[in-house]
Amino acid sequence: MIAKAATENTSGVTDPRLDALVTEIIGRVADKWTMLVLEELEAESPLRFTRLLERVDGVSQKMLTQTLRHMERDGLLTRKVYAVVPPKVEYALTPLGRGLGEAFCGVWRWAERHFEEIGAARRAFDDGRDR
Amino acid sequence: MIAKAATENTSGVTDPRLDALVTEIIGRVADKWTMLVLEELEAESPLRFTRLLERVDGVSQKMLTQTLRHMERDGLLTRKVYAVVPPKVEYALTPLGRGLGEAFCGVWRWAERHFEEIGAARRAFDDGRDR
DNA sequence: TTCTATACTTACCAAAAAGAGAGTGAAGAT
DNA sequence: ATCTTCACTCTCTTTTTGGTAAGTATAGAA
Repeated sequence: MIAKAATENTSGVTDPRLDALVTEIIGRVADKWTMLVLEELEAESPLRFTRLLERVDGVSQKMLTQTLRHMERDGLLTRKVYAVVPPKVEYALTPLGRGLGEAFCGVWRWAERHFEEIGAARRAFDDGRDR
Repeated sequence: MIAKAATENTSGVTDPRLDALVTEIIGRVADKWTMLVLEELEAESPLRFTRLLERVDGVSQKMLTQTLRHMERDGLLTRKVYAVVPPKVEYALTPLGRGLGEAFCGVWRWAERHFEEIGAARRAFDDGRDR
């Protein structure tokens, strides 16, 4: 097994707690809005709340706030509040966040390289279903 | 921007349709059960339905069936039905599925390398919230 | 004849996630 | 005096998700 290999200790047994933790982190981090916010902040950083709202296509205020809070909590980005009126808040990636962006790059590129293949597979599957 | 770079054409503009498609594929593929099934099939392939049910911790029959169907439709795995009684069905990764597993490997390793950092960030964040 | 094994499908229900929309607060412009 | 801006927060409703449990089909064992 490729993915799991790195969690194995010398006896070849994976630690279920580490496994669960990593799975939890991946589950958290591999979500739609997190990925899209990550992408926008990789392109330009820092960005203000409203800028992100405009750029992350389809995100609601609520989901953006929630996503940003989670990412802040996980140390993926920093939130800088300026004590001005109207309020101004800037979000910027941390090195940790940038690292995640790079790791995701592999999946992104896989999807780019294979989306035609996936499309074909889907058409073939749906075709077979009908008949 | 790192991740998005590969979708840019010569004018430096990303195609929104390709973007949306890739985002959709990633959203589909980056789900908890898909990742865990991928992992089990990377470790051993082919596997029967009941084997997977036992190995993928916490998955229900319904979710496993659903996940396997989605993955089959996307061309990530093959489903081989034997005309015997009681039924026998074997699932195996396709090269496409194996490629995805490898791509995810980067994220998996990122999570492994940084889970302590994330834990520390969370504790710091939660600490600040209380006071 | 009844039981078991296998790989599902279907129906129902509860819980969780997400969307919509209104409300907030205070400085500065009109 | 009213309006606008920004970054939310809060409530209400709808949608989606996922779990549970029952049903199905059939060959061979007991």
